[in-house]
Amino acid sequence: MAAKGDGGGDPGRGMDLLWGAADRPSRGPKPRLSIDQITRTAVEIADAEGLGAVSMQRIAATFGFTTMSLYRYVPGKAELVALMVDTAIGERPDLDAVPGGWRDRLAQWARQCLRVFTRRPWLLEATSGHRVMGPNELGWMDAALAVLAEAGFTPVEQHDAFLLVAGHVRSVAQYTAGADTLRVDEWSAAVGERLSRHPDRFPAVVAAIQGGGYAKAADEPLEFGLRCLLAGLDELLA
Amino acid sequence: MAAKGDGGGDPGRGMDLLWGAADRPSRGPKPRLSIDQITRTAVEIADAEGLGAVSMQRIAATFGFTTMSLYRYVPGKAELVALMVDTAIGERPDLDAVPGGWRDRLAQWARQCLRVFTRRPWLLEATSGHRVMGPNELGWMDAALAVLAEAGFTPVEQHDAFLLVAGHVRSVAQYTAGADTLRVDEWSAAVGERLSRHPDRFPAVVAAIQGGGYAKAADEPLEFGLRCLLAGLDELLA
DNA sequence: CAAGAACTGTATATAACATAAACAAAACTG
DNA sequence: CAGTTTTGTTTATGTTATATACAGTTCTTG
Repeated sequence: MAAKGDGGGDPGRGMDLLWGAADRPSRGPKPRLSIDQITRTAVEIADAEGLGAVSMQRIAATFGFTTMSLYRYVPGKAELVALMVDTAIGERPDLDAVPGGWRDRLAQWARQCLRVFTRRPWLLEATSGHRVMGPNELGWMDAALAVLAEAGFTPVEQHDAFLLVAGHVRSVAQYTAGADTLRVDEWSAAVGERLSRHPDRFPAVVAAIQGGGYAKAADEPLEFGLRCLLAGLDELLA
Repeated sequence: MAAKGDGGGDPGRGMDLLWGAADRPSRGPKPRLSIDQITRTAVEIADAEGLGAVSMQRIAATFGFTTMSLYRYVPGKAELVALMVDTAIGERPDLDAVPGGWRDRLAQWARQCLRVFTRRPWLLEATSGHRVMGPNELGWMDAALAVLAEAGFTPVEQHDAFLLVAGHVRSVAQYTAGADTLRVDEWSAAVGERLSRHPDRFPAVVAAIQGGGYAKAADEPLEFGLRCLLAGLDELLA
């Protein structure tokens, strides 16, 4: 068992860290590092160079420590990434001050959530797959569920609606994150070349591209989706 | 430049493979393998044991070949994964026979797409991040865009709506895929334990759980989202 | 206050990974 | 038939995560 992503393992360990149930032992030498420090450094590396640049060696080297020293603070890399995620997501948003009804509050939630993902594109990679939710992430969820509950949705509906909105935000974030790396123009050109060789195989795509369906402002897709979602949710409420 | 995920590189190489522009040379010995064979085997491994089990060594060993032999057929692992994705996604769905209007056709698209992701959860991992779309994937997109175009949406709206629906499918797939691995009950229990220690910090989550917001059938979230989305889109059309 | 237990950080080692480079055999082409 | 091209192998490199054993440090306990 080495290298990456095995998946099997005690989920409790990571959660203890995430939820801060660590009681400092009083025997040995004073630790010269801390989970917080390590996590913050890892986040900085990810911010600057992406999640791929985050390795145990790299983090340790930043402190001038050996790689293995980190394992005194973190059971493994998966747990560290979980910590990074919860740290990077940050405090839950405060939606109480948002003027308007529940629709405006939920839209605001989505916008702020998108901003988090946009600022740190590596969060998309880091949060794909099933994970243990940290307190911050659960806080974000709580904020959204509170809005939905107040609006009058049933618990099941609250959950479904949350999944819907959060999924949309992720989706937009993924779309726009890629648009930074690979210009949409390049993509259109590259695909367009192949497309022109198979003219009748993807007629709708060709038509949409020629109709200008791929040039738009950054947060246009987010707002479009929100309009649809909120309208649909509203209708369901009545 | 070694190990995983560097990201930089000529996107053209992979696309040549994806879009099947390979002309067989007639000089050397007959190749005893083929891209198709390699891709299919890789998909089988991923189907059986997940994407993490797919390594060049593993694939080569299946044929009784050396690891490096694969590099005569594929420029690198990233390109192979791209091939796997397009193979695994499969042929575009035929929506012409779907009775009803554009809403029913789009819903059918979403259901079939979800089935693909459900059957092969590793597709979620493999398709996160920005990629070059293969012909099959573009076919799926074309199918959806065609429905939206026929319904009367503008090219920009077509694209936004596609992103919205596809994102929802992904979101649901991710949710249910995790539910297989980690039972929802376990999750509720694990989180619930922590939750009970912070009773007033996540009131909405607690209320939703106690209201039964987390016990539901597998494709319930998909249908819920579709109802909202389609209603919203319909409203926008008018 | 001394002995020992517990903890920290290190050194060393392992296994898995992707992939580069050089080479031998094979097959077609002139 | 000689030469060129291509295949598959061999060998080697660099990067991962992480297990294990150890040396030094600090508190607790007799």
